Amino acid sequence: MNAVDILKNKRLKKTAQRIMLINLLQKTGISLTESEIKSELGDLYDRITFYRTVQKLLDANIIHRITVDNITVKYALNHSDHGHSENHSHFFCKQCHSVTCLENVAITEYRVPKGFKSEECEVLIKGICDSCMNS
Amino acid sequence: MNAVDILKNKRLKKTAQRIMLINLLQKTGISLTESEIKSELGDLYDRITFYRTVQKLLDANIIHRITVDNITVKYALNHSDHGHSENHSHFFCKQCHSVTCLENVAITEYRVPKGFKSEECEVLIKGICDSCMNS
DNA sequence: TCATCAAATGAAACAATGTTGCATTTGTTT
DNA sequence: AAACAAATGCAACATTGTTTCATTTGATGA
Repeated sequence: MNAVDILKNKRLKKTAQRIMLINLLQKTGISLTESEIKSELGDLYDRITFYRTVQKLLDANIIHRITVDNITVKYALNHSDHGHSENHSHFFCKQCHSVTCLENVAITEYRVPKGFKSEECEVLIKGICDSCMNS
Repeated sequence: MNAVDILKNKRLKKTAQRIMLINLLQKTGISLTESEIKSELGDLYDRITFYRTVQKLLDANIIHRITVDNITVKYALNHSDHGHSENHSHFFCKQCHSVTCLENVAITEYRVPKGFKSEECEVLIKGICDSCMNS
């Protein structure tokens, strides 16, 4: 689904920045940091609008945010409307610091201590990614 | 083990801030944010020293850091020298925003895509904690 | 116990990240 | 095309984290 349709589905205004951001995340396929997005968007980038755009798209469940060790904050498109947000699984490469969404890694159902209620689960696997392994 | 012994073990100087921070994390038992630590430490708190203290204790594997959604950064004591750092499991309460270390929840060994090398795994379970459930 | 030295501290100054209020512009709807 | 709500972008601010450097403190050995 293209950016305009995604926004239309969620009844969000189709503004230049939103469309650009969604297109960019679709095109690259991986998760990006603010500065990576900034350099891609060029003139269209405005820091304040960026934060508000991100907030809107997070609220609308169009993208999600991944934070690794408080070092890197990355944004990535959600792949399906439901499902993606409930159970994430990400791979963080310690070498190139890339973050890959692992769509095919099923998340275990964890048993939490008595009295707790589990609703979602995020898994972050750290290691070396395939392109760093082959070089 | 008390704060002084922990520092002695790691051959770190036993300075006031380090001892206070470790004692505080031991006393409260849960993970704390910088501002929570600040208000507990009072006059002893200095922002610059705090960051350096935290960095030292992270490097020495005495504490670890938990980040949730880029909203909250929390610090908590490691329970054992080894083991704790390799496989984390944390519970984030959506209501009171507390983070609890789940010591008894074993982390599944996840199978990563071909070409990737998995080294560590962090699990963050979100939901409602026991004290919020009972109120 | 005191002298010594490296490590830790704290002040200043900066850099990066994120937020709020407000006037202006834009997208949508009729 | 008009009207209105939503989004934008500017200024100004708040928070978070870092670097440099002179001073202080803790550990070590004489």
